[in-house]
Amino acid sequence: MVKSLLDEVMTVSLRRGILYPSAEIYGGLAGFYDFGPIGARIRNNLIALWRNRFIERRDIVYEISGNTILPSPVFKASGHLDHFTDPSAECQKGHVSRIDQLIEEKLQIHAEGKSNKELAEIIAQNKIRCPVCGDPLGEVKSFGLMFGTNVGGERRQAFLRPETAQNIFLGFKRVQTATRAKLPFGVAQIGRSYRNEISPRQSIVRVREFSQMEIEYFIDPNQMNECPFFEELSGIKLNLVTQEEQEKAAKKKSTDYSSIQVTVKDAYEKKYVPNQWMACTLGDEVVFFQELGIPENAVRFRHMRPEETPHYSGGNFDLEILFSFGWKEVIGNAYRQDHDLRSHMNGSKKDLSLELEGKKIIPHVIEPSFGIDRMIYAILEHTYRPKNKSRGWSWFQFPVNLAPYHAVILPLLNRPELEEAARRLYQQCKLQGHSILYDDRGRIGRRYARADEIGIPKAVTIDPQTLDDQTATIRDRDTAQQTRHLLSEISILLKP
RNA sequence: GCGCUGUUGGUCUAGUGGCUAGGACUCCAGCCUGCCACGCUGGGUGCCCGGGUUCAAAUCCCGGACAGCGCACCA
Repeated sequence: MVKSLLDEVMTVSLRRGILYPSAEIYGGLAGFYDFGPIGARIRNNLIALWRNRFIERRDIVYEISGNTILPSPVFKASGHLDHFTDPSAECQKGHVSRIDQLIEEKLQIHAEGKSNKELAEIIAQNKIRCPVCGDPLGEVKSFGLMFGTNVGGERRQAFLRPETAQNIFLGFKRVQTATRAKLPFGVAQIGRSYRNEISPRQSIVRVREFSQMEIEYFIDPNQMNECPFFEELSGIKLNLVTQEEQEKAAKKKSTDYSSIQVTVKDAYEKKYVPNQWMACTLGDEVVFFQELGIPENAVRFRHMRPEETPHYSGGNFDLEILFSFGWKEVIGNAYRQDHDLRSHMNGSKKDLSLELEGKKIIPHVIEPSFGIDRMIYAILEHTYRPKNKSRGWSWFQFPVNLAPYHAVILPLLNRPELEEAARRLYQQCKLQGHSILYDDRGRIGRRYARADEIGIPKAVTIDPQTLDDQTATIRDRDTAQQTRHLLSEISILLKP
């Protein structure tokens, strides 16, 4: 039997503690995964790289950390309560049916976007019954894609946030006054979000609890084409799937899109993207994905078709990654204009505008939203190296900054003096700030294999010669070649 | 959510209505060992869950959970 890449990656992930189903000993829960000791390290490293690139390296981005439970009015204002739902009805036997879908199927009419009342009338007029058992259908209700809960003694209705973004808009005024930030500036957040997906799929690519890294860039609407990063990023090449290309493919009933390659500069100047800020946002992401070890031809931006985006969108561009099961969204880049702040102004009756040169303005928003779990899975697939003739085991070619450990330290033989020297080097490297693993169990070949399997880039072996001349060998994961160095130089050589 | 297929130690798997469910690798202990999971000995862990049929179920039936795929969904 030929195993799929997903099977292979998941097998290693389970065996080596990268990730596994949540509550596995109780049979698991669909759409929920835990990260194990190795996966958690990779995840932490990914977050650190992101934080470094998008927050620390820039002076204008502020990170907050918001709660995952938010009161119901937030989602009334954001539109999630009204739109983030599927109309459903239950028959007496308890079969739940998607009503809009059922109507479209039975009557061949367009039902999407109709209210529950309208749908109920159509059901009654056409005597539509439960497709499973034929019983009459009950009341049409909205099956929310948000997880709901109740808070406190008064059972106040609340929801688990379906995106991290809302906290940023809610705290916008606080953040701005506290930091005295001037436009343009960004507010970032890393955290968990929850969506009660109908059918989770493909390992951690579509799950019900997931993590996001998001930035809302707040920009003076008159300065959408004055991005401070433009010069730095203008030469970056973007693979772009245009709307025209998608229309062309749709005529051939195909979703096999080809992309064009344009620089950030051209994307802006030739108006492939709505503004300079969007062009730069996409360029930034290309550079970031290069750092993660994902090949350039497996990354593309798809200009979302109008029917895929909300009415207030000024243009959305999904960063898609080519997985073994096709292209999937990993980052959503949205030009949300002033919709969110305006909605919360209406909902909360609070003024969220800023004063600029004596005039009140509502900033426009560019929102890149990174899916952490999907990125991790993308990294796993794209850095996975199956076993072959020259190496009898599979391994991950993680970039050093993502690898769970910088190096593993191995005494070649089980002799006290070798172990002592190895332990000393281990402590020394740790003091230098390296994440290091120590392994003295089993034969040396197995230890190399174990280290490769979780993508540790270097293996330092202490052998009898070490005791004579204070040198040790460094084995490179990618080439399996060994070089000998002075112990005193090893820590520096392990630096990423 | 619907449909198809599947679920046997940590991983991969063999298997039949009936003796203590077999193997490989991993793992653990010990010995050996001067470098790529491939030296020796010993050891541990398993039939997804719940019902039913049967003298007897890991095996047959029903239901459920979970997974992969297709459809749908993914403001």
